[in-house]
Amino acid sequence: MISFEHFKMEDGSPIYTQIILYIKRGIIAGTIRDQDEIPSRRVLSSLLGVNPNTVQKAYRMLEEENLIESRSGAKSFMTVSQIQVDLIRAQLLESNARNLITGMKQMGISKEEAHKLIEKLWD
Amino acid sequence: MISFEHFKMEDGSPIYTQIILYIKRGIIAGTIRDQDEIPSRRVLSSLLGVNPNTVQKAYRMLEEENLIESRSGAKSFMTVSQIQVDLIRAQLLESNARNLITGMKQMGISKEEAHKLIEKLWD
Amino acid sequence: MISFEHFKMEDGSPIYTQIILYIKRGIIAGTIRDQDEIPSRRVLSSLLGVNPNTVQKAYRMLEEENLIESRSGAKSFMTVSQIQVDLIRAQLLESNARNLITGMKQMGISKEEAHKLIEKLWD
Amino acid sequence: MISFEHFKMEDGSPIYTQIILYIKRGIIAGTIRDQDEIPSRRVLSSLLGVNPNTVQKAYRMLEEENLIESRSGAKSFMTVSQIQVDLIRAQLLESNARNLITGMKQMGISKEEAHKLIEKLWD
DNA sequence: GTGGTCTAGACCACC
DNA sequence: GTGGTCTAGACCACG
Repeated sequence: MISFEHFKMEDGSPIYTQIILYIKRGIIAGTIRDQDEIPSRRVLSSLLGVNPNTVQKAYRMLEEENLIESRSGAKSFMTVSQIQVDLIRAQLLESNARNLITGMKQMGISKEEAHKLIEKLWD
Repeated sequence: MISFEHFKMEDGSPIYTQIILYIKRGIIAGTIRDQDEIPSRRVLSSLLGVNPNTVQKAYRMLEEENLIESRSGAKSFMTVSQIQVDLIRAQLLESNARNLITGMKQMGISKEEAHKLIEKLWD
Repeated sequence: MISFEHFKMEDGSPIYTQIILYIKRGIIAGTIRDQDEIPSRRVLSSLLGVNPNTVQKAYRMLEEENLIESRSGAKSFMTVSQIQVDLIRAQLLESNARNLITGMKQMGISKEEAHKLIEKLWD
Repeated sequence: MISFEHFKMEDGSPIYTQIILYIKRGIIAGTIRDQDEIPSRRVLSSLLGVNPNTVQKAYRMLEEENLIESRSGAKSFMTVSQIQVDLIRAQLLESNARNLITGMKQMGISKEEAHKLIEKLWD
């Protein structure tokens, strides 16, 4: 059963995308693996204090990406191939870094300053 | 008159926030300065191809932050004190870097890998 | 659900300010309380015969004063602390009385005459 | 020549209405009388620091109420009959008092409290 | 159904 | 021409 203990809701971005992102990042980190069971919509929605529809939407979109599979009964599982991991990893890493880079550039911050800033704020 | 030549619309976030962010980043970069004239909502809206109200919303929110001064019938100007610049700079830099850091951490990426990635993608 | 049955539109001042003022006065009067549900913009706009956007503007400004809490898709509620009540009460009472006083003074009306006039017109 | 030394611009209501109101209150107070000369648009606009058009608009509306008369040359004069004074007095006094009363009532303030408040704030 | 955003365009007060 | 307000109504994300 995959865990949501490190999940923290932010506002600004929709909750369902936050759920999707949390799961994808877990996949990349290796904390969420192929065949892991995922909590039911009801369980997760009460755990996160959000509407069941919100969870359902996140799950549906992950299903459409073939990252979740519903099997007999109510249980659902992750279905993650190595190819998918690599793809998601590449996508997320790049988009994450690009966000920083374009922002820093628009603010006139040099690469060196950016490195320093990360060094300072990283834990 | 402040320039919007480098403004690029993305989707995902509201247009008015993109305008606000563009201006704030310009302030930090030093390309937008105190007492600079800002384009009228008509001018900017036609320039960006958006509705005048969208521009107005961005301007009004900047006015609420005391970054813009506008009077009915007259041109509008930036009113940016050094204190504001410093504050905005700190806020934007930190949030920008934090986004990267928390994302990378959740993905199990080490600080060193993050630095490498930025090095690779910068430029 | 807070009621707008006593709301009367005047002209001269923007509708959205009239809505704001009506709600603030209701807070002071105690007829609008913390956690009261507020009508949706659709409901109120059709009730008052104004555009939904006009209602939304009033609501948004009240939200910026932390008097309303709203989340997308959910109902909105008043969030009124006693401190806020006291503050608004002081502000509105004083401005209301000052308007009369400065007007009367400019017209050369004495305090006693003003009292008499109010006595005559009250009810 | 009628004096504008006690004129104070507020924001919230249009400037031209403030000018009109100032003159009407002066009429009631007796400080502005029939046949008094009024400053030219140019003079008053520079005195108040507003646009000549704004002054012109105020004057035009007062002319439409037959309170101002343009005579030979550029000079204009007040033309105020006792009937007009009485009418304006009644209108302004009542509207001024009614504003306070309806406001106070909506805030759940009793007549006695209103009297006390005026007593406290009057000079 | 609810709020958030956006378009398209109008009128007004003011400069 | 400029900002402030408003109408009329649309689409979307969300619950």
